Amino acid sequence: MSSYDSFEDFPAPAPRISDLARVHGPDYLAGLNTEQRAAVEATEGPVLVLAGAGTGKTRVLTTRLAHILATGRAKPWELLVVTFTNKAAREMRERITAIIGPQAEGLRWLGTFHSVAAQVLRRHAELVGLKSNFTILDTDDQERLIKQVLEVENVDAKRWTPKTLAGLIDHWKNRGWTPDRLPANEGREFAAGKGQALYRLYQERLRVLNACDFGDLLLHNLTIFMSQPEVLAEFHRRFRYILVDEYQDTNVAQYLWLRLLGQASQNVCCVGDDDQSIYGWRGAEVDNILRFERDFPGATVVRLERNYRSTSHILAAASGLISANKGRLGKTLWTEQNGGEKVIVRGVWDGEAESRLIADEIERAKKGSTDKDPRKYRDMAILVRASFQMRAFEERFVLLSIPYTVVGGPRFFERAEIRDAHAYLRLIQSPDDDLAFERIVNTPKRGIGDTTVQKLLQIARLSGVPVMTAAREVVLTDELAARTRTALANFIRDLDRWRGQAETLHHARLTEQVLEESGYTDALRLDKTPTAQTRLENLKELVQSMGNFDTLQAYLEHVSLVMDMDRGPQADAVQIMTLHAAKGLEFPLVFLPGWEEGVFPSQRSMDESGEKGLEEERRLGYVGITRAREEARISFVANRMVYGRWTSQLPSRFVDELPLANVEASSETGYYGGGPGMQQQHGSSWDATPAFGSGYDSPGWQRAQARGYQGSHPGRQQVIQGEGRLVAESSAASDFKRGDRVFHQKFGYGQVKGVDGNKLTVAFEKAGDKKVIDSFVEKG
DNA sequence: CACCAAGGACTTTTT
DNA sequence: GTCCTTGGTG
Repeated sequence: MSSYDSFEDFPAPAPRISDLARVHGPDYLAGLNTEQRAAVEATEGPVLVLAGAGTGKTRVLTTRLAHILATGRAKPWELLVVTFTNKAAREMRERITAIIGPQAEGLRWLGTFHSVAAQVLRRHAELVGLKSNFTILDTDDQERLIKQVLEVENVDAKRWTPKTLAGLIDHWKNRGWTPDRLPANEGREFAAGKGQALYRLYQERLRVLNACDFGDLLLHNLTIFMSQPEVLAEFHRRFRYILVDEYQDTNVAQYLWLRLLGQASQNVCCVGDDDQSIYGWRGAEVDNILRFERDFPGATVVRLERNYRSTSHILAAASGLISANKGRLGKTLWTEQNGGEKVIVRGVWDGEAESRLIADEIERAKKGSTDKDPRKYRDMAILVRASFQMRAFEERFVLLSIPYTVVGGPRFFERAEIRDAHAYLRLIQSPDDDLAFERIVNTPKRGIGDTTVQKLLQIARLSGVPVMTAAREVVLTDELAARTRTALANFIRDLDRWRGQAETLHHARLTEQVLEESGYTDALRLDKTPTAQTRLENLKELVQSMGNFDTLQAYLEHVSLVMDMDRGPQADAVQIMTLHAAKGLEFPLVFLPGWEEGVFPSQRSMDESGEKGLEEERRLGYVGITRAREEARISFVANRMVYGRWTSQLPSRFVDELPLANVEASSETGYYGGGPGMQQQHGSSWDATPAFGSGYDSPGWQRAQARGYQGSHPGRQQVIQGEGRLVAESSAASDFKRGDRVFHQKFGYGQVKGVDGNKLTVAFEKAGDKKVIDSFVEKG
């Protein structure tokens, strides 16, 4: 009992019902629709809230919390509130604070699954053979550790890669399987049946290092809850209400965790949307949400079906697409925003044409027109299936000076230089951190090579001591060459000195000093590449961000669980991101390029997960379309460069599944598109496409054409070209004026004599007379 | 031990 | 096409 005292050690006073009622009254319920209100007020027993896209899910969650608190059903620290991402947790906390005020600080158990599980584990680490100050390894550390295990076991690490095993182990942990609970047939195919043994060895190594990986946080919780009923009972008393966001994304381990914690009170409220489950590839089980009513008998099920985000055409297009999925709980979303534009779909010639088209439309939307208000760049987003699709857009935007930001990408704390700096700090804090030692013993290069490191590792392993200890002993012998020995001794001496200073020096200052004295920053300064420049800046940013934490320990704890950092205020820029990254966001105008078989739906998804994979891809499409408030534009190409190879593409089956009543072909399609009659262009970048038109005769393209998605004008486009290379491009004939020198694919150079709508009158030097043209004009 | 060339991989992404 | 790892050579 006493070990839980500190649970109540929250900074804010407990909210008093009277205060809440006085300050907020019944106000917080105002403005909710009937269903939302039902979800908020169902405070007894299990509740499943099926919240369709844009139906006010977060609002319901936060209001429900406020309601439970305001009606005195629980104290803030008696609520368990779990989300998947730090961002979601942060947002939730902010929004609750807005309703209930500073008492929200008492919400001690609001966080991600992993951060809450880490808190639980710190209390009871000894029950699974860890100390409460265990370190949390990220995927990088994890893979290096697995690599070592493979080496020790003489497994051919080329045939059986650490990555593969890491993936397997992760999969097992997601399913709640410890080495002991692993089904006999699992891991058979890895390293001639050694999978299970390797898993066991890896867990053993983790325990010795007093470390755990992300999967362990939950898995150890499960082990504790299942083997120690009195510990579980404590948490049953603790958590009177449980709230779960994005329930459709929970994996088996998380599901078991929730069920164990919720079985006593039954006050489990899960919010989610089975149609937006897009993380199956990392262990999410849509099944969890599909069978909620069986798991929690007597559950109240509330469907939020009124969408406040999108127009009816957008909603209907998305609903039509998702209706092709089987095994849904089923919802009928509706909106009062009738009309609006239909979803525009079109087929274009290749990836270049696609980015050209979208960039042009962005420029046009930015400018506005007589019937449309100008849009801000930030109100437009391009949502792609895979990041390789982003490059075409970036190149185009750079060319046209359209501001853009790529959302996602490699994250701050995962960058090599940041991880290096952390490794120094970790090693200063705990000399036994072997993984940190290995990472930086020769970073920057100080003459301690692979051979030496391997030797140290071997000695450490043989005598069962940390590598640092082994190194200390080795420098006293003559086992190493004199030069190596000196380098290693200096390294150890430096670390000891920094460790001594750590007690008095602020950790931000210490970091600065370590980076300087280790030669790390010097090495970067000598490197004149732009990358090195960025890295130096990142390190500066790191030192700055450390100032927000009281102790080094607090800082390190933060970065291991919170792998993101608040980016500064968003500039006005077009947002480019993957469909996955777009979840939870919305934009007035959304572009959905690359709807081609194999790209989207992704071939790999279908190969690896068959029908299930295809359905998840379809949900991804649903998520994509429902991000749009006012306009959604889907496109697909005939030819696409993938990893340096030209491939001919077929329109995605999802294109066929869109309800015709809610989609239309763009009136300008022909401007960019290549119809079946398109001719091969010489002297342009098109020369490089060997796959000319091959897809056009296919049933897929014929269906697309029948739906009107293909341009009726065969292959018109306008290009500005210089030195044989594409340097810029015009979007319309109106970009030309009388007197401009132009180049035409067929007629050569000429001068513009007149502009009329989309037609130019040009006097060509070679042809010797004036021609009216509407295509293939390039500024010369 | 450091450097360079060749070979292979390469969805999605959180914690 | 690009990035990263690995293997060979100086």
